Amino acid sequence: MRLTTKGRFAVTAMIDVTMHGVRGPVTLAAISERQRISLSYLEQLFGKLRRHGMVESVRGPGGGYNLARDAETVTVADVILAVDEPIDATQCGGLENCLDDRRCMTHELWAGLNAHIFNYLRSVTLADLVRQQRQPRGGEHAVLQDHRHPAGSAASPEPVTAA
Amino acid sequence: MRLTTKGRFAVTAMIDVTMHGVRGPVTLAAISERQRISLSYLEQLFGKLRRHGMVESVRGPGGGYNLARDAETVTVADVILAVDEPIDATQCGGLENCLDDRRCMTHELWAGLNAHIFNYLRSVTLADLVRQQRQPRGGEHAVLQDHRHPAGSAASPEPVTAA
DNA sequence: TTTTAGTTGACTAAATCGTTCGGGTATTAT
DNA sequence: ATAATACCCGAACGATTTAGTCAACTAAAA
Repeated sequence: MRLTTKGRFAVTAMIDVTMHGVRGPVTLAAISERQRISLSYLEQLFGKLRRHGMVESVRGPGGGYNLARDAETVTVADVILAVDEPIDATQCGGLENCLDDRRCMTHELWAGLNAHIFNYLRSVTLADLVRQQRQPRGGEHAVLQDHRHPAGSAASPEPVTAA
Repeated sequence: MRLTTKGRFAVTAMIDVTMHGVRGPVTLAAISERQRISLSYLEQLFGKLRRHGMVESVRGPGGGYNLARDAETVTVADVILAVDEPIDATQCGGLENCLDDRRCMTHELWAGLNAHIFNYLRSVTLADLVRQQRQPRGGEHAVLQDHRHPAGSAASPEPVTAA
């Protein structure tokens, strides 16, 4: 699981499609203007999203993109994996005998972290994000309350936003 | 919060220091050989780790690197932020008037996701990972049992490992 | 049939990743 | 002192990724 700006662009665009797609398809030009993402970059992203079954295209005037599945069933992990096909970070290619005769540390290590992050991203749907988006935003970060987790052991005062 | 292989290398190296640093400093050459990471790349990474107060260096023969803090207090987030200084993905530079007059979607959106991932990575310490590493590895992924979370809503059959 | 809008592919500049090289400087051992 | 060790620094490199551009094409609607 890799987390880059590319996947964020894709999720943002998919949210736009979800929010503005209630009446008919959404054009990439409209997404480009609303979200300030280059039209040609959106073309690349939506090519992958379409090939991965995330969206359907309608050609011709009045055309654009629709969600191929219900927003409740499309997860953030789906979108990210569609545009940001993951490379494994174990540098042993998934083999077991990567370092000497025992398996390398990286193997088990990142498998656990990846699994956690992946499971979280898989638990958040586009519908969740749209709901969150429509809220007139309450206090600080009351977003996605059902996915609470244990607080960090070290209470570091670093800012969380834009990290 | 960006997640690339660079941060993974750094965490792997820090685990190596933690595990092998019980008696004296650990040389980069040893880490390089054990973890199969280029020595010069390690030098770059440890330069940043040192400047961020993660490790202390001892020069000369018998020198190397020691943890600057106790392994119980060094989190994965600390290490990743040290080497992989994050760029904000909001393309508005943290400003509020990024899109038209209302704040752009990306802003609030990724703040929430970032916060969750960041909080998780901040809840895992080097000591946790070393403990996990020393275990003779039980079943599938019984790693880090205290940090359980709700299962994903969509039970997709995709493999989680090496994602 | 002309216009709209998606589809595809090639192509680019910039950044990042991981690496290599070549020099330094501080510390220890001889 | 001198040599060996090991950190320190910076430049450069190829490969990949990022983000964007452009041009030609196809399907559908007006």
